[in-house]
Amino acid sequence: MRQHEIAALFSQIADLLEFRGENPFRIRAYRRAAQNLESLTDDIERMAAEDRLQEIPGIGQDLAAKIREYVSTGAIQAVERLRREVPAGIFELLEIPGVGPKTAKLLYERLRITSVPQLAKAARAHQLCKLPGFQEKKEHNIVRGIRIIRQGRERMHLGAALALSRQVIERLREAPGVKRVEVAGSLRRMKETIGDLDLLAASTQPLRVMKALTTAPFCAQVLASGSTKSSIMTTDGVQVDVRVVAPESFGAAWQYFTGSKEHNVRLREMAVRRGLKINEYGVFRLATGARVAGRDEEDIYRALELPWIPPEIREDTGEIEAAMQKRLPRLLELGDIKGDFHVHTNRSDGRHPLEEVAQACKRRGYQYAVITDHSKSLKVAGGLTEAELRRLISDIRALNGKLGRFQLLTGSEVDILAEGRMDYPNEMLAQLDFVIGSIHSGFKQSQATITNRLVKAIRNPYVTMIAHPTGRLLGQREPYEVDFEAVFQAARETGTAMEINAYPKRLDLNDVAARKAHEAGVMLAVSTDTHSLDQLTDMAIGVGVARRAWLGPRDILNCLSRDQLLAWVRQKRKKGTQNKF
DNA sequence: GCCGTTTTCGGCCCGACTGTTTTCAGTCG
Repeated sequence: MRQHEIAALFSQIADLLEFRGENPFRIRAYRRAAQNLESLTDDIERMAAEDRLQEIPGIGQDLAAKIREYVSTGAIQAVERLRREVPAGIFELLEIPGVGPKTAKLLYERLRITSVPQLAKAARAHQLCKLPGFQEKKEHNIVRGIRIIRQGRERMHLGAALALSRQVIERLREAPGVKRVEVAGSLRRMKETIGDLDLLAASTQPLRVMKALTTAPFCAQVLASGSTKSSIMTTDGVQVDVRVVAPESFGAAWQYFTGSKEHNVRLREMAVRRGLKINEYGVFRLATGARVAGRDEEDIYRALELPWIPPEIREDTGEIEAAMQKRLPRLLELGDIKGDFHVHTNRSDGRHPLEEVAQACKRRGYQYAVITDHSKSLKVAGGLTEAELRRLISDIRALNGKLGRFQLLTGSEVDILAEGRMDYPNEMLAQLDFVIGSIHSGFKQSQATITNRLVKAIRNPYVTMIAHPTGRLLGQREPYEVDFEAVFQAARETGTAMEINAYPKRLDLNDVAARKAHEAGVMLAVSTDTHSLDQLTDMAIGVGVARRAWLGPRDILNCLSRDQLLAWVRQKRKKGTQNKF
């Protein structure tokens, strides 16, 4: 966890240096280091102790020393020094769209402005117009920028972003001359939250596309509108950026606008070393200007002698090195998924009856689905008594006779109680095909207590999988404190799966933790936690998280056939009941 | 501040839009 603290400090150094107008490459070095620390899966303190910090990309002698300083003293002197030199309120000014370091510095030096309210007041009094390089328009834009941040530009979760993207794409496809419209940016990379929506269109008549966007019913405000690029604010307060290119440049532009920025910078550096230049229009020879690629994304990578890299892992966290060595993993695909482990019905807090749920899962082409209603203690969710659970089991068996090749499996999402005991006795759990262990209470417990609860549940021979292992709800509830190392070790030893919960507000485990779990030898699973049938399609979102975690079909429990799965469950039960762990 | 199939020094990705400018700086992605 400490690497996040250090990453935050490095980002802050970058901001402070930027305000002071320092060498932009030095600033970039801090930002790149911060980003690489965020996605680090090794323990930073151990790396510091073993003198391996410079193995982290972007960490050289100087930054390694700063990390060691933080690990041993809990602070970095350079940060403290910079903070003393820069007024604290400056950071909130930099949050305003259109205000960068130069403007912030000007506002501070000429008008002593160090906060958003002060800036708003100065704008109302038309004091900004008196500044060099300022006129009415720029003052107006700052007022608009302040309004935007006051409305709170929250990041959307993936589900909302996908829904909005479908709406915008449909609108753009109606424009005359449009050949193709695709999602780019962080949504294509399936990041768990999305700031702005980025879309790319191929068209011979770009202005028609821009017009379709700026006159759409969901467009509340046009932020910028040029001949190939426009930005709007939707009625829901989401910024949508659309870029239009000619069809022969589509691949290059798609690659470029998918990012990540760090990934692209690396590719462009590689290109320059080969005497090539990459931009959104194609790949060009530096010497002659001749174009060597551009129409398809694959061609951009081929020009650098790389295989195509899947968007979800384009984060400069090792994918370029893996591609050069031809050892990119074959990533999980939706079609690899043979069943869903986490599905509720109206017997507890789901919306639909058992039979409808079964039919909906069957229609998705699965081999199986596990019905996992809540256990008795979770009263708010209508948790099942043991009698009710036994009835559900017999109803499932009866229904299976009518379902053909697709079969339901019996299961339960069983609460892990405050002291780590399961909410049903083992005799009850033994009747089920598949048991989920979940924490739904005591979120504020200490890390040691929560970790003990989880490890105790994992060591129960009947618990097949731990659901949403950190309990977070994006934008609503912080994850509870978990010692991943201890939990993953127990999971590996016992053969217990960790869930990647595909509900867009959960995505729990997240990409970084799931990658860490896999590296620790843990089996993962992707399941939807469906409470309403439309949520079954969230599986695609969970698959996106698994792909971001570099996982392939062999790493995911629900890529097993039904028989293989049941054998896997039996193996843990056998080992556990013989006290092998 | 990092980094090396040009290099241990001198590079470091590239372009669109805006506003205020008659040629460009600032911001953004």
